[in-house]
Amino acid sequence: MARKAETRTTLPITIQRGDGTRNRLIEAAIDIFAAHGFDGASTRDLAHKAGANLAAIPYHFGSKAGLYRAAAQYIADGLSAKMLPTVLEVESALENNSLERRELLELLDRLMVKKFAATVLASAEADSWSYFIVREQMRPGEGFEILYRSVMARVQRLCARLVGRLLKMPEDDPRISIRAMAMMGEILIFRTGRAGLMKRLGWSRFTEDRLEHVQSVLSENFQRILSAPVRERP
Amino acid sequence: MARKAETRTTLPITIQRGDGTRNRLIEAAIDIFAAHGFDGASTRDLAHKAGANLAAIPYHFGSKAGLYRAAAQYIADGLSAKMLPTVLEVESALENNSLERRELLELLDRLMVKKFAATVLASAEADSWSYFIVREQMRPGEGFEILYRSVMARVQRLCARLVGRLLKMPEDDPRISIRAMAMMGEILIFRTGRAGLMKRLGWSRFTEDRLEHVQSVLSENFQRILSAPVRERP
DNA sequence: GTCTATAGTCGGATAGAC
DNA sequence: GTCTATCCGACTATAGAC
Repeated sequence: MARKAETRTTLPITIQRGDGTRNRLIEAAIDIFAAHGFDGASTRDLAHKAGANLAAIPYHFGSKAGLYRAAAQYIADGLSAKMLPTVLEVESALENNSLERRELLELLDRLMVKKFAATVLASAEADSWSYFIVREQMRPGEGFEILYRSVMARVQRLCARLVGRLLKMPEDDPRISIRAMAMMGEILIFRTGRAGLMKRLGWSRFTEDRLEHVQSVLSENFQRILSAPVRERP
Repeated sequence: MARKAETRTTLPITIQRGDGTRNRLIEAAIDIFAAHGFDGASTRDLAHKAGANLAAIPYHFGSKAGLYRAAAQYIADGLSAKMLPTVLEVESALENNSLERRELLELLDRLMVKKFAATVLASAEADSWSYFIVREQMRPGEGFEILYRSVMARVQRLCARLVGRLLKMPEDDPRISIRAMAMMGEILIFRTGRAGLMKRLGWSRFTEDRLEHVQSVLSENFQRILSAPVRERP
């Protein structure tokens, strides 16, 4: 609802993360909604974690649901900002229709493993972001549209284009989308199923070198999956 | 809490699905908890959907949380019953240490694609079961322990053993577990990310032949991923 | 074992002073 | 814009009749 310029004088231009009640509320909301879900989060907890007053939620966002939407938009914008440079690079590289297999594989690796996997699995914010997104994927609500349109659809589509080129199949063949989906699954499972993996391997934290471990497996799997055009199974 | 024999006289031996307030409550609970999460489900809705009285929940299960635990146990038992025959088959087949690659691949396909994927993605009950399980994976609570111990750990471990044999790596190498995990991800994404896939492909239902479509892609991917022992990447 | 009625708590939203 | 105080509805659990 209301939206005004910051009144801080020490930082007149750059709007810092966490500045202003509105931003603090959104950031707190992402954490709490991610952890407890929409129904499990109380406005009192949300306000308290943000160091704000309870009444600030209806004031700034109209309602708790409005805050939820704002949080979804905030994540969508943040994810876009992280993914966009690579997405644009790969998109423009794909305009060249005579790329070699090796080059296509490199593009795929750059987009999905080096960028997407790293962003989703390990970036500082991603802990809460991912839970938020996974919840929306599972039970698509208002947030799903926001997130889907702004980033996910684009990454999904780009991944599918790469797969199609590599397997020499028309872009609209459903098998292409299914394959791209399966590859997304290989990445996202390390978020959604992390509890099971850590339990099995006796890990207590998902450290940087463990991410690299996972990334190298993903790279190899993708290379193998896309190693040759599809032949029909016997 | 209370647990007594059924009083119906028409079906004295077999306890039918849905018989008795207690069972109806559990079955309703799985649907509602899956759809709305623990906090989003109200005892009123739970009781109403089960055709039971509100007070039946504390009576039979002590509390709403008790009903939740019972639901987790019910799913664990049901999943076990579905998976166990195949799990035992594969486990006993693996006692033979000189299986050929082709035979190992067949076992993997039988366990993970024909059985696990089909169960998770398409069995009648699985719609609610999966959402329930995914929630627990994401935010491990009391239900996680129940589900993990009774089925998931066993399937995960068995899949890892197959992968280890195929890639000729020691069973306790973390790369084995990571690979097995990635494969699970390829399957589970068609549950957790189904909304995105259906949107992309313009599907409105996940039919039997679409499942087969997915299964054939999974089979092929797994075969490729495990096609040759791992060599270190440059 | 199942019901009604109700206790006791906590939720989101609002009113109105500042 | 931010605060306190408060309303009112919804929630879980219990008491007690049958």
